[in-house]
Amino acid sequence: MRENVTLSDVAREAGVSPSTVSRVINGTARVDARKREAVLRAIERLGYRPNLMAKGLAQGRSLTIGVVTQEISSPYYGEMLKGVEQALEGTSYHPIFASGHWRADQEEAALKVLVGRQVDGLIVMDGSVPQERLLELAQSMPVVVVGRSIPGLRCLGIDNAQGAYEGTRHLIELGHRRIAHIAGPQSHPDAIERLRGYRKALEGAGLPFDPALVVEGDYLEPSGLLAVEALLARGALFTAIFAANDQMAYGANVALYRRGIRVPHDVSLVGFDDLPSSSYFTPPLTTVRQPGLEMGWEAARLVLALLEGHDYTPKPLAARLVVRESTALLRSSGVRWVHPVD
Amino acid sequence: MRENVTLSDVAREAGVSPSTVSRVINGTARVDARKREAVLRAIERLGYRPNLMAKGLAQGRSLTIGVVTQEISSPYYGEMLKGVEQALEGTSYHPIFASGHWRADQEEAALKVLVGRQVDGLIVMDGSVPQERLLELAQSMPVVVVGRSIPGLRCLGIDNAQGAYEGTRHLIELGHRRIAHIAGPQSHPDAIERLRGYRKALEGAGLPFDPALVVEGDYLEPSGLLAVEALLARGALFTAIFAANDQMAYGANVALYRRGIRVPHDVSLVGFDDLPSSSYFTPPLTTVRQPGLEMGWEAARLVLALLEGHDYTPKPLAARLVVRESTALLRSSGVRWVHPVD
DNA sequence: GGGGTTCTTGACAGCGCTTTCAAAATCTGC
DNA sequence: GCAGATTTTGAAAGCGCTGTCAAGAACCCC
Repeated sequence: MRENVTLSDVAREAGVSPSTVSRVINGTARVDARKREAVLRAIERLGYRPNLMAKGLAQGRSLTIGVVTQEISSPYYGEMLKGVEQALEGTSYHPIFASGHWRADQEEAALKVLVGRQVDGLIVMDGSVPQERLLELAQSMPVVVVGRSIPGLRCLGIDNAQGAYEGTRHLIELGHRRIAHIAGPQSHPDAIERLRGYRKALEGAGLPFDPALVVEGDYLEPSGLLAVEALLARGALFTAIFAANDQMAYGANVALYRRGIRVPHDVSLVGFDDLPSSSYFTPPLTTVRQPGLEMGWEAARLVLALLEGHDYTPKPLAARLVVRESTALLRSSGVRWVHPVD
Repeated sequence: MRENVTLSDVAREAGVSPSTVSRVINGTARVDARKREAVLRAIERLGYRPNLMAKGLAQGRSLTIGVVTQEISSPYYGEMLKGVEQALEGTSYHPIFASGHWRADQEEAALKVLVGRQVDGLIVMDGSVPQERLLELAQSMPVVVVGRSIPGLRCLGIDNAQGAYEGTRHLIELGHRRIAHIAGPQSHPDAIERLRGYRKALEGAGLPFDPALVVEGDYLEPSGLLAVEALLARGALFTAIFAANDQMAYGANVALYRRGIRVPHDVSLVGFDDLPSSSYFTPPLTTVRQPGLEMGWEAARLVLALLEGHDYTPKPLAARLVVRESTALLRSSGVRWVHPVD
C-alpha cells in the first residue's frame, strides 16, 4: 500500500478526472453508475483516505469542533467531554479539546489555539474569559457555552440555586437545623448561586443563616477536608453539611472519618454534581445531580444544528436530588455528635 | 477586525511579498530588520492568525498528535491525557483525542479518524488493535504505546505483575492469609499480569492459591461490588481483598459497607492505579500507584523526540505501593469477621 | 571601479481537495 | 433525425501557506 494516495491517484487509476472522484466521494453530484463503480474500486484498491486538511482548506472549514474545558482530567468535565464525543459520533465532525485551568489567560490561549486550528464551532465550559470575547467569536462561528449564562449566546446549564435549594431542603426535611455549607470559590457564578440556594432553603424553613457555618473552598477535595477542619476548629456545631460539589464532599468525608465522626450516623452529607464515582463512594453520596453527559451532548448537538443553520432552544436541564446513603434523619436524642477520636 | 486575514493581506499591508511574511513568522531566513518590523506591525494591526490547516497542508504535517484512549471520561485516562496535554504545552503540537471503548472495531475507527486528520504522531493507550496494524502505522509516523508491550514499538508502562506482587505482599506482611483477588478482565494483558503478581506473592509466602478467592471483574465499580457479593455468596472466607484496580476496589468497599463489614477493621482492601480520588476515598485507599500523569507526559515527550529524529529510551516507570488507611494488621484474635447485617 | 561573493527578496509552483464553468454527452419531443 | 433542453464530465482556478529558485541588492577585495 503506497504512502500517500491522493485523490488524483485514484482518478488516474479509475480513468476519470479528479473532479469526478470528488463527486463520488462527497455525493455532490450525479455520476454515471459505471464510473462510480470504477472510482469506488480504485479507492478500495489503493486504500485511499482523503486528506482532511486539504479538504478543510478547500472548503474553508475543518470539520472540527473546539471544546474549552477547564481541566481535562477532572471527572466533572470528563462526563461532559464524553457527552460531546457521543453526540459527534457518526457525524463528520470531531472534537478538539483545550484546557483553560480556570485562568483567563490560559483560557484565552486555548481559544487562540482552537481558532488557529479553524474549528467550525466552539463549546466553552465554564471559565472566565470575558463575555465580549465570546460574543466576538460568536460572530464568526457557532458558540455554545455551558455553565455560564451570557446574554446573546446559546447557554446550557442547570439552575444552580434551585439545585442547592433542594439539597439543603432535603437535609432540613430530615430534621437538620444546623447545616454547614462548604461553598465553592465565590469567583464562580455557579458557586455563588449554590450559596444562594442554600440560604434560600434555610430562609424558607425559617432557619437563621449563620456565617460561621459557611466555609469557602475551591471545588477540590483538599479544600473540603480543610473546610471541615476549619469548622471544627472554630467550634461550629452542625449535624449536616451541604457541600457545593462532590469533590469537596469527598474531602469533608475524609476529615469526618479521621475524627471518628460517622456519616450519616453523626453527620449527614450532601454533595453537588453527582460524579460517576459518587454512587460508589462510602457511604454512597446523596447529591444534587448535574447531568454532565447530557450537557455535553446537548451542547454538541446544538453546535451541529447551528452549523446547519437550524437554531433551537434545547430543553432545559434540571438539577435533581439523588438520595443515597450519606444522609439520615437527625437522631432524635439530639446527642452532641462531637466526640474526640477514641 | 476583518474576518479572515491571510498572510497575503499582511504582505500587502506591510508592503512586502508573502514569502517574506512567511519567513518572518517562521524565522526560516534572515530578513531585513526594517521589513521584519513592518511585518510584525502589520500582523498586529490586522490581528492576523495563521491558518494551521493551510500551513499543515503546505508542510505535509498537521502539528497534531493523535491519542487513542479507551474512555475519555475514565479517571484513569484523564490523568494520562492531562500528562499528554502538559507535555505538549508550549510546543506547536496539539493533541487530538479519540476513544476506542475497549472494542477493536471502534479503536480501528478512532485510528482511521486520526490518520485522516493527518496526525504527525500517535499515542495508543491500551486497547486491542492488532499489533501488525500498529506496526504498519509506525512505518509512517512515530507511534508510542502505553500499557501494552509490542516488540518493535516504543512502549511505556509499569510492571503490572510487580505492582500486584507488592500490593499482595503488603497484605501478607500485615498478617493476612486469606486474601481474595478481584481480577480484571482476563482479556487484558495487564489484568493477567496483576493476577500473576498476586499469585507470585502468595507463592512467595508459602500460601496456597485458592481459586475460590478469585473473581473476575471488568475494571468498573459495579463489578467490584458484584465480586464481593459473589465471594460472600459462595461462603468464601477472607480477611483482605486485593482488587486489580481502584474502581473495583470502590465497588468492593460499598458491598462491604452495606454488609456492615468495616474496612480496614474487618477486611483490608488494596486497589491498583491510585486514581486521584483514591486518597480522598473513605477510608483513604491503600493502592498500587500507577503514575498516569507521568506516563502520558513521557509518551508525549517521546513522540516529540521521535518527530525530531531523536530516539531515546525513557526511564522505566515503576508501580509503587501507597499505604493509606484501608489496610490494617490482621486482628490477632482471629475473630471471624463475617457477621450479618444487624 | 569592476569582478566576484554573499544576502535578501519576490515570483511561482505546489500541498490535496473542492467547485465553478463551459464543453461534451445524453436525452427530449416532434 | 434534428434542434433544444438536460445531464454528466473535465479543465482550471483557487483555499492559505511553504519553499525553491533565480534575480536584485549589498558587500568584498584588489
